[in-house]
Amino acid sequence: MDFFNVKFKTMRQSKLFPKTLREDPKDEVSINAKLLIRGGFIDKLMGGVYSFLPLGFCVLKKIENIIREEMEAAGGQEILMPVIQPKENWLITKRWDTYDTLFKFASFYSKTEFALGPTHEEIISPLVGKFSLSYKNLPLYLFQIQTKLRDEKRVKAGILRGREFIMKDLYSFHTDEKDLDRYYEKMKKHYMNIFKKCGVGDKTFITFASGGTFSKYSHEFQTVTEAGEDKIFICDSHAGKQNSNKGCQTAINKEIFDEQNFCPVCKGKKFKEKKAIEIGNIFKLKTKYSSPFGLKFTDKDGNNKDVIMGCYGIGLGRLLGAIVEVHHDSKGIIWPESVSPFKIHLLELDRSVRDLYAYLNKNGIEVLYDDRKDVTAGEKFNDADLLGIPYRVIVSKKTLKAGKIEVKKRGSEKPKLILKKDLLRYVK
RNA sequence: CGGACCGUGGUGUAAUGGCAACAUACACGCUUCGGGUGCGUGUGAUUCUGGGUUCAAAUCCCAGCGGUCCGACCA
Repeated sequence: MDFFNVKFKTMRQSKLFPKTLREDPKDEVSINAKLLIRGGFIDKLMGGVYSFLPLGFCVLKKIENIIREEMEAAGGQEILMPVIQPKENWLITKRWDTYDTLFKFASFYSKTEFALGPTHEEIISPLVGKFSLSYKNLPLYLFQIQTKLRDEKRVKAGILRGREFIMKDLYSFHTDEKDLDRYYEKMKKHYMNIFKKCGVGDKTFITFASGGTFSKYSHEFQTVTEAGEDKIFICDSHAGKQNSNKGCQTAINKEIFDEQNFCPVCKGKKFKEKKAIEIGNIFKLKTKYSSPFGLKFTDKDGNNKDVIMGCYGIGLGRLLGAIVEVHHDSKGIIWPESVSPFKIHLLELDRSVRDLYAYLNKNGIEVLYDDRKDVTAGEKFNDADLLGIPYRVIVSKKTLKAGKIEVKKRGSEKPKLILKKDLLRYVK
């Protein structure tokens, strides 16, 4: 459904809000927050609550569309549920008093109490249950991309753990556990596709995590980074993988590892310990929420049975932050092309490059055009490094002498001189 | 929720009991023009809030609010 896609976009940097900052903000330690704030991608309103500014919002939308595309490929239908949720629903699942990060508030007028949604099992279960469900309607997959609110006891690490964050949550509804298992495994693949497309595939592991009271394991998607708040153990055993120089790569969360210090897949005992951030998780809910809400379907024989459920979450802001944590250097961000706000950063130095800007526009290339007049070349270079757009393009006296334009890939050392006609092919 | 540290122009810092200073950003002028060019002029702060001590508080004390980090917690 391409009507959700971000339109192809170009921008003159002289008009872009806001300016970059020269200094790191003093109240942030994490790399993601420092770079994103300095670059003007986000602004901090208070601890754990950030605004997305034009560049950051653009990145967020790119990530959102990668996720949306993959969820639609997984059969998901997109919906949007309310943030304000009735207390009653939370009483039904007995989570009103036990969900310890639940924001609660009362209407000033009626004194009625509400929750601000930290998750949506309490809404989607009765929502689906309003319609008479037959086995013919199942499986059913519904997802949303929406703001979640959690009263975190301690926010931390910039946008990696906040009180307000955007999340994709998909809920699946099945006739039986076997079908849930099938979809659960399918979703693992879709999730890894998303993380690969976002440029963190090779740093992201599907980990065995606690399944709580529902199953022995749930699974988390953990991206290895020093900024992570979790510890994972990656299996480095070579059993059954003689031809590989990598270990078996199965990953286990610390809470599981403490009880069971061998690999659940290859039974090996050799591990590397890494810090990681959980960017996604998937759960087999089974009848945990369908049962209290009376969410049933009618089977072939006319019997009413509890619907079997699964849920699957990805934190978008957290994923964005994790991408920055993985892809940066001392000068700034190095966006993977798939999520970069623009493809080309066109710098105007000692002569007009308006023609080239128009040319790129015409060819549908997303370009940030640094047309600022009162900014020196050095500042433009520094800003380009900070903003991290994949290709930096320059036309100047120097390049014109060779009859060429200069292209530099962010993160690579040497600029290249190429002919203008080769530019489109070069950045493809 | 326990502990530690912190709160000064938009941003980053200085002043530790005695005229709130500097850099940057911003405005104007000149200069420079391939890695934050140099210079001048100007705007901009009730020093987080409230109370206390003192002749005098950004500075010391108390309380609150806010921030970061460590720990606990984390469907």
